[in-house]
Amino acid sequence: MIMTDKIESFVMHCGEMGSRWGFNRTVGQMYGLLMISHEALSAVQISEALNISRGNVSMGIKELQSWRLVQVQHKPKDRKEYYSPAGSIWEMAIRVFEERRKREVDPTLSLLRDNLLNEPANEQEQYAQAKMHEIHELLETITHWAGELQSMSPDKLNTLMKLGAGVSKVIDIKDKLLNSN
Amino acid sequence: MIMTDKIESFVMHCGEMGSRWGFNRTVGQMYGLLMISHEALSAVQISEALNISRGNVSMGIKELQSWRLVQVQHKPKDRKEYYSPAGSIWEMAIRVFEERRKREVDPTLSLLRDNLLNEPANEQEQYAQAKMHEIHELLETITHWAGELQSMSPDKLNTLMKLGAGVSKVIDIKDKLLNSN
DNA sequence: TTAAACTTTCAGAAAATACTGAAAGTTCAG
DNA sequence: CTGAACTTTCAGTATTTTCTGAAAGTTTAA
Repeated sequence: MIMTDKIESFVMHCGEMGSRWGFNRTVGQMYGLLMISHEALSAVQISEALNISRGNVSMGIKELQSWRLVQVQHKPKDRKEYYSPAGSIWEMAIRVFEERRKREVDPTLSLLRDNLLNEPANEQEQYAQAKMHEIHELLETITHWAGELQSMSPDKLNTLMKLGAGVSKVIDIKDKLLNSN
Repeated sequence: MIMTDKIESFVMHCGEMGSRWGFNRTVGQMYGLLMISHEALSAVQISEALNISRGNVSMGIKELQSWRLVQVQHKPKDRKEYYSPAGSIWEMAIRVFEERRKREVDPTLSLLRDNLLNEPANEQEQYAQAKMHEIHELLETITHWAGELQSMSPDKLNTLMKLGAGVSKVIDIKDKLLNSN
């Protein structure tokens, strides 16, 4: 695994962005490397390409697996595990999105739900709960919507995204049709 | 600023989630506190409520300002600055979304654009560039779409989100209307 | 001006996070 | 079984990030 400059720049960039994307530097690098590698890579190949310890690769793979972003393969006559990205670029994006929702939104929704069960005890809590209610509602709407989008076929989703703000007009038309009946 | 249990649990939760949302623990706590406070709070009030140093509050406010999430107010006969959340819950969500895009996606788009300018030098780079191209296309589409959604009125957006997977049908109808002409 | 009442900055300390490498665990061919 | 070829784990260390508090900067009332 010798990396050309262009490939290295991409991999290192993924490393720098890693923590912003929800994992750490080396996990980011590992993911970047796997994405642009034609062949599946063994743990040792990864550790050599990125100059990190074998143990670190093992932990990184585990992390990427928890995000459902890597696949394990085996080659005949070879006991090593070979790793490659799981699914198309599109699927990977959806997975990152979904996993982040699980980690970033779901816990908050659950806390808010619990908190909203109790009656506010005073004016201060009254206001706080009203706000929490607003936040809860927003997160629920977005979560629900995200779920529905994910359930659409990539094809339909693409049409929708390409349509962009045009949806707005389409919805207007629908409203008119409905109202005229 | 004495916090009741419920309020404290919310604020502490925001702290724990802070780093997942793109800032750090105390910034998360500060933001949580501001969101559910009826009154704008001074830096000292914040530092006392959260048990953090005055200097830390100053840095945290700066950070929140870079996200366009807080507003500064002044009270008559008082030289202190008072802080409160900027805009509605809805607007805040949009801002977080937008700022994260700037920090998490834009730099990658720009790196990919640069990288794609050069011709691949060998088979390995050929494959890598093809993948980078796919990633670039996806990120562009999503970025563009996000921009269009943001430009819609909250009202329209809400309709769209509530419509959920139903959009799919509406688009089908549009297609039929167009094709029948 | 001056000085009181603020806010910001930043060097050093503390805390959190990530990494290494050796040891322990697992798997399987012979 | 056994041991070679792997993978995983984790205690200790290195690195990064965050926090403190004192000093410097800013603003304004008098």
